[in-house]
Amino acid sequence: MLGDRWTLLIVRELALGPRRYGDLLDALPGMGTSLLATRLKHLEEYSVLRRIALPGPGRAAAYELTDRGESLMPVLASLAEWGAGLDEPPAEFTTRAAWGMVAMRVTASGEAASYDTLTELVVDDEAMWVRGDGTKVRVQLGRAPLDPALRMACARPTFFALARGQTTVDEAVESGHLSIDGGLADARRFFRLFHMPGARRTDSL
Amino acid sequence: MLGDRWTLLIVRELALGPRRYGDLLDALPGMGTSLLATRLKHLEEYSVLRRIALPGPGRAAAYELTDRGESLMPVLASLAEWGAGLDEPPAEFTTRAAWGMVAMRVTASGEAASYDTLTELVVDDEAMWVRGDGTKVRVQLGRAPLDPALRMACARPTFFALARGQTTVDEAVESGHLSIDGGLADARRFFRLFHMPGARRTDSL
DNA sequence: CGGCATCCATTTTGATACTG
DNA sequence: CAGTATCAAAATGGATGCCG
Repeated sequence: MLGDRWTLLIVRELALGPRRYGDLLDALPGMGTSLLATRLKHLEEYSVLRRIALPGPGRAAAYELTDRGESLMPVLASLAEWGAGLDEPPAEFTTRAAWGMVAMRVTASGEAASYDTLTELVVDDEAMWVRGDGTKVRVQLGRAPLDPALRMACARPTFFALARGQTTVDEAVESGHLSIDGGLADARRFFRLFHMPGARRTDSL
Repeated sequence: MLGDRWTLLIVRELALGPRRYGDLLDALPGMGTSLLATRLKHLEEYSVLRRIALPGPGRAAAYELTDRGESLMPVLASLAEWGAGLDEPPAEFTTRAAWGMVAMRVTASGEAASYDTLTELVVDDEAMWVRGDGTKVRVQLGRAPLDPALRMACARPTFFALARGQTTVDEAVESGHLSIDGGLADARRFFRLFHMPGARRTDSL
């Protein structure tokens, strides 16, 4: 059910909220459009995801994880944990900030649910926003729906250094790598609650 | 590194100890022999497995998980857990007892390491043996190397019913589905310490 | 023989054109 | 923009060959 090529990658993309067909195509470079249609159909048959009508004008179609699909988060978590433990950086592989965010989300402790500051994070050209509702965390791709209480922007290496705990928020701000619009304390808290698993590398920034 | 077809299936096979090339081919029906060689080479490059010379006469070659490969057990565990949670039995998929044993191993609690009874389990034509050494459990395919203190034999449905906790050892023995050579208490302990994750189905035996 | 490399007929896939 | 149709290129399964 999950072993076919692309399948878990689609699940990973949907881990940060619903996505439209075209978005998925963009997020999965190299994947053919007809193959995406096939995989989506299979995953829908298996009740891993469902088609939904996006709210707002146009009622655009999108795909969203079902509960069964959400229950795959531990799978993504264990894979993220394994990948984070590799000593050698996978140079030949690309790394997107959103993937790091997925890793942060799926391995975040329950305590992260208490992070109720609407936070927007822009890494290069990738925007994400995060907010806990007390019960669970919501992490989503795109700009924050409302005016965020905390807004951070940085480049990808800085994001990963922060996510892996190799740099502190204070250091990153001082060096000018991280710009913060909002409370510094919230920013510190964000990277304390959400962090990538098993980071071990000591690459320089 | 892991997403290519067959890759995680190879890891699963090696989860129950070293296997030789031909054994892997038999365990992976449908996989071409040249493709197996390719995958093994890649996994060796990535230090997920290594070639070893099997002890004994002939010093036959075999493949064994490295520490990095062993650290993939949580990935197998999360996948097993997910699969076990499916309501609908995957009728179109085959299920081997060894795969159930992998699920039992990877999700067993640390307490299972204290299971120091050399136990042989024969399910249809698949033999496996288990023993904890106090620190960790060893689960391996094949006949037990020494005379086991506990020997159990049953058919696949019985094994899965026991593994999922839908049947008790006592019931299975009484109904003649499970034969035990050794201590009944050990058998009960075995299925208490090792059990499949999140079993929910209530199929009849 | 077991452990692979080679070769080839199919199947799967990626890229692109196309349609509602 | 969402998805289908099409086609060439790549991956694969199976048979076969090689080699210690």
